[in-house]
Amino acid sequence: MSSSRPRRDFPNAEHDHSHCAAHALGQADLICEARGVRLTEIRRRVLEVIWDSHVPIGAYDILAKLNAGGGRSAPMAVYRALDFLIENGLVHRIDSRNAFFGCSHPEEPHRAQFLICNVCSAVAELDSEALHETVRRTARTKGFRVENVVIEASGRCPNCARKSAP
Amino acid sequence: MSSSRPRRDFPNAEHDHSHCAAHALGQADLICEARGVRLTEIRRRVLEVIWDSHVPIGAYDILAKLNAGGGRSAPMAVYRALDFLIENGLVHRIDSRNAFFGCSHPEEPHRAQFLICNVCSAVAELDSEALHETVRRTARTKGFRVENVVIEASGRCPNCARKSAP
DNA sequence: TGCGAAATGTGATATTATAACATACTAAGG
DNA sequence: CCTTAGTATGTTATAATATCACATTTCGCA
Repeated sequence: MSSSRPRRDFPNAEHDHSHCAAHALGQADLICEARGVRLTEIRRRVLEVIWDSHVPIGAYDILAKLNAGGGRSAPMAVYRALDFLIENGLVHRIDSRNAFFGCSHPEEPHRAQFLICNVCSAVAELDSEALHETVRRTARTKGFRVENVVIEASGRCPNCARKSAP
Repeated sequence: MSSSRPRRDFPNAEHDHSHCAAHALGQADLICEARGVRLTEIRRRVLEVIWDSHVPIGAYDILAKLNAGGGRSAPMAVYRALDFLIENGLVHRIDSRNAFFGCSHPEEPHRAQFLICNVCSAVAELDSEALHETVRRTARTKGFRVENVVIEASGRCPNCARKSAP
């Protein structure tokens, strides 16, 4: 009832992002291998595009990036890849933005909450079981049986908060 | 740091819904009057349609109901009315469903969280400042300054939970 | 009454997502 | 190897959600 277990903070501007992306792709390979599911070409490319940054990206922006090199994929291809990636915990959907971004610790299933910067759009993922449990418990007092919880906070990330009114 | 202040629970099937709706409309009149804003014809009709039930309704479904009697309104009219109603706290938007529903206690501004039944779609509004504060505080530990919080839990409402696996 | 702001009308279009059906690929058993 | 059943992808169309831009009307008030 107390463990707030953050796994990834807001990255600073100078971090080596290619490392994040490479690591995520490597993890995805391992996870899919372990689970006996296939990280096919298009699924992998969608995941790569998503990991181009720490900013959530819309399905049609993913599509545009896929097709930037002359590709001819259709929206369905992207949505199907996203379905797969989400189902396997490799990607999260941000409901309040209709956008997608890469899960930073997909190796185990988890309840995630999101912090979304209104200035730079960066997202950090919390993983507070306590928070989740608090919602569940509060709901329970109304006789409501929780199956899924969406928690998305928007505001200023540390980097952007520093630059504006402190 | 402890007050969970629920204002409306899940209504049971037999409740006199015309009362809910009438009360909400009356409240809306009073609130707009007090604030010096205008609850115009179309805004009022949109609010009425929303209060036809305790189930969140999509913008185009609102439009269809408005036009059911031979009306000729366009989507913009509905979205503009919704903007007004949301801005004035009379209606909430459920991000995870792209749908709207009537606020049950609009007389004062508040942070709301939602419980959404996956079976019957009924929504109950929590108003737990504690929950909101927990999110804010947790975010703060990451240096994140919260401006807005979305909390939407889906699951089984008491009525539907009773009918299925107990 | 007439002015300026607010509200609404109108038509086009942007954005997000899914349906339906055809084709191609893959893995596993015979 | 070959078939085959299931999985994945291609393709076209369309549904569902939301906004832009500009014209017109209405309202409160000087």
